[in-house]
Amino acid sequence: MNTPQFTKVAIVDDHLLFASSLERLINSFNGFQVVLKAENGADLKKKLEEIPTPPDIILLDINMPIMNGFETIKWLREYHPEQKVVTLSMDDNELFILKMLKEGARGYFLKDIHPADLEKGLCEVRDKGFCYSKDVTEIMVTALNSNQDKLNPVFRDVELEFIRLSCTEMTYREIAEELNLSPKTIDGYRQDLFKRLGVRNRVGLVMFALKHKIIDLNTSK
Amino acid sequence: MNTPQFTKVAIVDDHLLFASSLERLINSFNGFQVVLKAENGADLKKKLEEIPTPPDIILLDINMPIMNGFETIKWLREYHPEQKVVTLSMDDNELFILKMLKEGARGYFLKDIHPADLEKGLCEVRDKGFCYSKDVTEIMVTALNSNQDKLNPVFRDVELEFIRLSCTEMTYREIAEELNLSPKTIDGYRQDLFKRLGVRNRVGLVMFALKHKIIDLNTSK
DNA sequence: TAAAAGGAAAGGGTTTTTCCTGTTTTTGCA
DNA sequence: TGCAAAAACAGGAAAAACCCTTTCCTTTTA
Repeated sequence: MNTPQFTKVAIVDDHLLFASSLERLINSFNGFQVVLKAENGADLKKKLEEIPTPPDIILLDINMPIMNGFETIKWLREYHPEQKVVTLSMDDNELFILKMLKEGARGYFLKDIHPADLEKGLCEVRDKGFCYSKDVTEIMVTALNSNQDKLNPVFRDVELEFIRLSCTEMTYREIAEELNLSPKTIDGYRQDLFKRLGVRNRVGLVMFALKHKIIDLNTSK
Repeated sequence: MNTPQFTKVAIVDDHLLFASSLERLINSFNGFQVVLKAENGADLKKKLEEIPTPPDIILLDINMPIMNGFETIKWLREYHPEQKVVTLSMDDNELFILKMLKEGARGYFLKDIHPADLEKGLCEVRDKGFCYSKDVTEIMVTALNSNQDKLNPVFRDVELEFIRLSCTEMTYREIAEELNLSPKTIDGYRQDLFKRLGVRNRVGLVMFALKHKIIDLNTSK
């Protein structure tokens, strides 16, 4: 089954239809074979133990239940550092890309990639060990040239709480009460965050929080 | 190529990789063949004119650029009412499901459907003309039993535009200018929508829009 | 054809947000 | 322990958001 000339691929994606379809596509590529399919990181963990011949390349989705892409790649870097992880995501979100690259992803493919480009990309990963598209490379360079802050906005706990509450219908006065702080302190947080994040108003803050997954649409309220 | 015993399928989805993979999967099903692939509604429109033998079943994604699923199915009902449209979406959002069913969708499959179930579903659509899963049927029944309003927050185009712009950092004055309307008219929309949707302020409106997928985090700005 | 319904706009008000420039209090650490 | 940085808090003011009511006009419907 697993003749040595095949590059073994794992697909980690909770969308069964996509995963199954992709499996067929990849199996049709010259020299590639899907040897493992998992629905999330936890599932991958389990299946990696069971499989006799571990995969060479792991195609990893980010948005997954139970154990998402970020957690999964972190775990993989620790326990299976020899495996080349490639992100396969719907989002071309800059922060997502950087986060995965920082964790050691060997490539970041978007799900609307052309099948032929996927094949080329997989070959590159196999041969060179990585494959970064023009866009991804650009984002990396920009990230290196700019100060880290923008790409890595670190928030204090109280700031995160404030942001979270700003995404509700509460007024700032109510938020102040909730956090047992003076409304003026809250105003200070607001002002500071607006400046740091480059937003004009509360809607901008809310959209920032959502885009950077500081808060989650499904769990919030 | 198109032997008459084949049921001809079209795939409309902007995610090339998914569409291509799915094509292979469906072609492997007994009696089905993909005869058309389009990236969005506009693309489908164009390709339907070019194709000699029109498809029997159209698998339609909702989230697409240029001409989304809702617009596309509306156009199809008008100009190609004989074709069976089946929604293939990532979202199990109630409103989406109802909206598509109302437009005459013959089925609503989630993208994480099992390949075998997709095959069964396609057979049902071919033989019975429709295929509604247990979940979808339940949603339909609930919708019929409750008052329409909640399930049917129908928005006019201008309201949708207003909501979309409310999710940006623009002030209402700027939104009014953008829509060539008086700020007072915009204020009227705001007030009306707040009441209809039961929200207190703009953040509430933004969260509503996001939760009900009126706007999309990835495509917005 | 008159009444009803609904969209656009306005007047005039309160509350909240946003912004600027401070002071006081707390905290980390040399 | 002392001092500098930060966090907390404040006054004041303009802008924006929010709210209620009414008018005008067009379209739909009884």
